[in-house]
Amino acid sequence: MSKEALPGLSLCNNAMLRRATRKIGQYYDDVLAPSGLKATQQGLLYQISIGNEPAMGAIAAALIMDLSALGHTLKPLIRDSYVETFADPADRRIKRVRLTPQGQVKLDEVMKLWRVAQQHFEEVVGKDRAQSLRAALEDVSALDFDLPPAA
Amino acid sequence: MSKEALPGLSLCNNAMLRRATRKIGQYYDDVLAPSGLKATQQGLLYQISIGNEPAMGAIAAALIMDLSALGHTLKPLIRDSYVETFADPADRRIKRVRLTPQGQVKLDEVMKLWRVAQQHFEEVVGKDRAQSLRAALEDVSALDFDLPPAA
DNA sequence: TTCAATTAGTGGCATATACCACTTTTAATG
DNA sequence: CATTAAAAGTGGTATATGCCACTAATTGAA
Repeated sequence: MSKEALPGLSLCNNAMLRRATRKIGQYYDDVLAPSGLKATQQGLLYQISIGNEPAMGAIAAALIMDLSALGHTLKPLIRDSYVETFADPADRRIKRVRLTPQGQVKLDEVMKLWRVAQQHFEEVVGKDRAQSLRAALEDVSALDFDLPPAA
Repeated sequence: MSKEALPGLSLCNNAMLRRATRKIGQYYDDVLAPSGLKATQQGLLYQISIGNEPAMGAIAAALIMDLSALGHTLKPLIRDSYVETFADPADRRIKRVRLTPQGQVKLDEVMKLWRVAQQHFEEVVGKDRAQSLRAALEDVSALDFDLPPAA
């Protein structure tokens, strides 16, 4: 009873999202840990692998991530030779990204762990609940939040 | 058609969560920007304000956040004199946290903006959809993901 | 009471992520 | 064609977060 006298943060969409991301992120990170990659890096490598030598801007857009943030996040992966970049010959403003052979090997390795994490997650959460959660997240991610006038 | 030849990341619960968090986080941050606080800081100030001079560990647990991460996150708020800490007299291992008077004023200010952000969010997403999204996030955050055996 | 756990935080290090100012290229326009 | 505007990244700075090793304080057991 002493708890919940005040609304708490469970009403804030953003706070709940962050909290869940910390929780789930720790879980996926734990399972992927043997690979030496974080879940964010696994996701980034995968995103690169399914693109056709994607431009940085394209990756950032797909991940709804700031372009400069992507640049920073890419650095450890370049340093560890999992990823390399090159200027687009047709437009030298554009920098394209691809996996190195080692990066492909590492991705294969980490995806095995990802499948374990993913499957166990769906066992615990339930396949349907996980599915509808992802759908809801996809939906809100696609929405257009214009700045409210009163702000 | 060229798209979606491969599953993409829309199947990964963690990736979708992160992506949505970036998107929504940017929106809330934008609306709260006039206060000079990020949405994470607003959430933290609020969490402190509804507690009874909560211990750091209690805050970290409520936010499902690493204790040391909380310590780091608290630093700018202490530096700006919105928050202060003191040792629990009964157990000097425990450090308690409270808002300063300025912190209370700043919280009142940022909560006005938060209400604007929250309301507009619910207009765009729909009150019911937002509600069920938060409930789903609450649910997964409460689950216990033991490390899967194959990992 | 003494000494081995356990608990609560800290500090260092690394990644994640954003914003801003700036540079380089390209595109657009008169 | 010269100038201006727009597009794509980079680097710096700051917050967000996590892990690990370490310290201090308390608890528990011999």
